[in-house]
Amino acid sequence: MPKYPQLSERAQHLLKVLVERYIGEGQPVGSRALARDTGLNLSPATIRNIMADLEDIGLVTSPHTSAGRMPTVTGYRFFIDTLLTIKPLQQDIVHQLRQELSTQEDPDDLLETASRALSEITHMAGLVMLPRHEVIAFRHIEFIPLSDQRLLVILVTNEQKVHNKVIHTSRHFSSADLQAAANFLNSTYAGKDLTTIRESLFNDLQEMRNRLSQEIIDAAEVADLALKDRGKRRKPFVLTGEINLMDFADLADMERLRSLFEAFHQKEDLVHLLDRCLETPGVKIFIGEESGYRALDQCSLVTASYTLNGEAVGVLGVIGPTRMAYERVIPLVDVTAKLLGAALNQKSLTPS
Amino acid sequence: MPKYPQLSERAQHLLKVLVERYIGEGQPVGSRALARDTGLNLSPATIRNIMADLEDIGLVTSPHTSAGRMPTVTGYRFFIDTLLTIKPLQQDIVHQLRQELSTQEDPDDLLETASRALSEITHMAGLVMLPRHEVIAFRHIEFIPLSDQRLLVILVTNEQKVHNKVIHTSRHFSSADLQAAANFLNSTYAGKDLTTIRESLFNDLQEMRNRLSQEIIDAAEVADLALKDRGKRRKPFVLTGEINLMDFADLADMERLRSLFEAFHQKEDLVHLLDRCLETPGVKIFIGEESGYRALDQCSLVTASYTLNGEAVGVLGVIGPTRMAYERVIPLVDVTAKLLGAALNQKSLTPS
DNA sequence: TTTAGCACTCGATGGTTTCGAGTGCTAAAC
DNA sequence: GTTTAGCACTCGAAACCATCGAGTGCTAAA
Repeated sequence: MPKYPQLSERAQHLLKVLVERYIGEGQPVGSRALARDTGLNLSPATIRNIMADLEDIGLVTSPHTSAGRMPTVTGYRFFIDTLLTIKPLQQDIVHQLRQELSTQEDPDDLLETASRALSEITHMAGLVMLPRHEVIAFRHIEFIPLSDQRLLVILVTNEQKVHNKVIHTSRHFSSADLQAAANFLNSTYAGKDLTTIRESLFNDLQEMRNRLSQEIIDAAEVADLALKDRGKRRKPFVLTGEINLMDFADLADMERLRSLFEAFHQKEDLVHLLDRCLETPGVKIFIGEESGYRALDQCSLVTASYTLNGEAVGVLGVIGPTRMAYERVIPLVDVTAKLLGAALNQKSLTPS
Repeated sequence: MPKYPQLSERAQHLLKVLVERYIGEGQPVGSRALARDTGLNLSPATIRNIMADLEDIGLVTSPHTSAGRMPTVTGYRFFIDTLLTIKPLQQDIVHQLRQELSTQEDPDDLLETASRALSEITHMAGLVMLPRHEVIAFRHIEFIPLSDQRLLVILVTNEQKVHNKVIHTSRHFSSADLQAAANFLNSTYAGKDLTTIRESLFNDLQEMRNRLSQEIIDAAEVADLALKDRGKRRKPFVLTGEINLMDFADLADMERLRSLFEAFHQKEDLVHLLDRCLETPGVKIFIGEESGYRALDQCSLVTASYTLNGEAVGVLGVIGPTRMAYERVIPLVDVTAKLLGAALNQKSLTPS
């Protein structure tokens, strides 16, 4: 939490009103308007003095001499950190959210639904990072023979996901072989971590080679093939409602918008950014350049992490113009994260 | 094939040059420029006369009195149907395409790769409709017990896809039960059509009820649950490179672009349009309003269908501004469709 | 410390002018 | 009877200009 310059009550209040009004209207707000809006009975001239101070400190700027003032990034920051009065989320929205999230069967659909809800409610872009499991535990493997030498491998892990892969084997395996191999793997390795399994498979192979039956060695080989490149990147997050961002005058130029969309597609940067939010619990906000990524310069990102079995495994959030209704977005993101966590926990595959 | 008005050789040639130039420059082309560009030794005045004729027929328009001419939709149509000289696709591009498509393991990746290739080569949007199988044949089913009452069903069909689904059962099934059920289903129904299976499951249930063992009835019930809502819509197509469309001055206004992107997201309309292309073999082109969908008014769509085992199962194509380099896009789409078909056929799961 | 007053700034708006590319038409040339 | 030169005309784009008004900073008075 950065230290803020000492500001008089009055100055703070004025800043608050200014930011609120700027967020509402989208245009620099002048001293006259401010004098009217704020309850204090002050003349425009006085306000101008205070504004000049705020500008010196760096909390507001004016686009040119004869325009009103608008918040700078630090202005927004101060506003959000210390002035913002958060509107509680409307109950019917909470209900609807809970409804939508709890009725999703498929966990992938669940994330999609969450993202879509975020974007639809805010009319901005919704973002849900897929759950990240550092330890992926093996649960069950199944081999289904396709044509000769081709094998469908089905791998169930402790994530809520099932992975299929077609692999090519060096020789033909009979159904019985495969069954035996699967049985061996399932009984030996259930619950173990995927990567350690691969390692031990390798080691075991050496010493097993002469002590054990051919089937088991085969199983090991096939499993090794199957587990290989499991690390292949999955889609890292679900992003919905990008198009909504086209409506905001703040982002209305093609250049900017294109590079924003490009950033969305490229993903890496966003993933980095989101990863940083995993550790911190609660809502985290990046305003404009704070994100450190050029493409997001005009945007703010409001995130919260969600938990699975008590551990923060993913992040979700909303991307929109810097000038957004934080007092509504923040509680929404917060609640959505909690509801998503709850829904996930309910769906989580508890050991049989 | 519509009938076109009789046009002199010269007029046709002029139209051709005009369209080519307009596609290249993007600005209405005037008589002077045309007089220079076309080989014929004609004065601007003469050209103007011819242009007036072409305008009467409806092949060109001018945005205002003192601007050059640009092709109308019918102008483009005529150009494409009878004047276009197609540039053969560069060999290295063919090679690269074949390379990329033939090295994809996963069939989903394959489609994605095709779409991406289309969009990257053309700098427009690439589009690949997923293969449509009217008859989905059952190949293999597998049940994996999760927690009590929860069951992972793995269904392999003759598509190149594997479907997983978690289902909740009314009572607990033992592993043996499940194994028996799977065996029964696999041996009884292999190769049959999914929907007919569901029907016969229902019918069989009635008469089996007292004649057969409990397991089989259970199997039928579980299978019924599993097959239920298999009709759930999958993602109908892969679309890549939409962002490229932001670069075209022709589409540069937000309103228009937004509704275009919205159409992409909504999907139904596009699917309809693409479906219409399934029957016709070869390359099919929709220019501007020809598509019948408002959002595509300023765009052209170049499509070709691809085949699997000799049957047209899907459509791919490119979406871009009406003013696109048809002579390059057409062969690209054509070849890509063929290569994708070839790659798919190679990957196709032949019966074991 | 606050405020009234005033000169000043600067974007936005709208009108006017100019420029040039291009047209249509007519009358002459081929 | 085509083709072309010539010419008047149109219309958008760009440049320029004046006006307006919202808003500022500063100074001096309350």
